[in-house]
Amino acid sequence: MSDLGAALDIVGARWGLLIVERLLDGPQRYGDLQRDLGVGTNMLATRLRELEAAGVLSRLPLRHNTRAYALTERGLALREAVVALRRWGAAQGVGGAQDGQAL
Amino acid sequence: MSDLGAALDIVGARWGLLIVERLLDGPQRYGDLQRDLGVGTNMLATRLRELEAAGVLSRLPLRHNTRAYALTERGLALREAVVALRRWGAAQGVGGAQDGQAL
DNA sequence: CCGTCGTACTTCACTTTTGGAAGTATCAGG
DNA sequence: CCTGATACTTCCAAAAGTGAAGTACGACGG
Repeated sequence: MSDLGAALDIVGARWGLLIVERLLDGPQRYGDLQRDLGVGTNMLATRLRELEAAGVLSRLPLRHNTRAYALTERGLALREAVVALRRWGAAQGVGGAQDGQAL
Repeated sequence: MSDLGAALDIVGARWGLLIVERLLDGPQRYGDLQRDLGVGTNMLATRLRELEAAGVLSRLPLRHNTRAYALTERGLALREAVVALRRWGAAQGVGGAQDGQAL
């Protein structure tokens, strides 16, 4: 398995990088992520479990049955990749800009 | 749809970025990609069609029924993202480095 | 103590995507 | 016309994703 393959095995699944992107803005609760991303609650639970197992994020217990999800160092290290992909995606929307200095 | 979402819509599907990665080394033929990636021929054909439709790659006719797939400017612009993800993936393989100064 | 509310999931039935094997199309060479 | 190489297409079963509904748990009001 190549390095890229290993990375995609962890964050390449549907919603994986989108969840990480949201968490780059700071810790979020389950309901926040669900409403923000528009992802089904079962998918979200599955992805969060996988990403936690992979050491990308961790659960922070808040009050009783409430908790927050926050990126670990490993998860924060994905910022470069997320930014690079986001810039590329933004450039596509413009209609064909090969040079995009906007960030 | 966010910029990241738009990007993942194009190259976020299984094998999408892996194909782009191979093509970053230069144009490749169908059979090369298939053997190199170990992807099923149906998946490969489907992804190549989608990526071509998205303007990420183009077909270069070679001899009779042989052709090569090459990245367009748009496809080449994905190099940053691929490299960022590859680096992240490589850091994970080390075994648990929260601080990765490698590379 | 009991019913209700909010938050975090789990379960189920259904659709879409993926993966593997086998078949088709096209052209060159003999 | 038959064989071989290359590039796909088609078919079917398995895996993954989706949406709706249900469960678990603790706080809160009566």
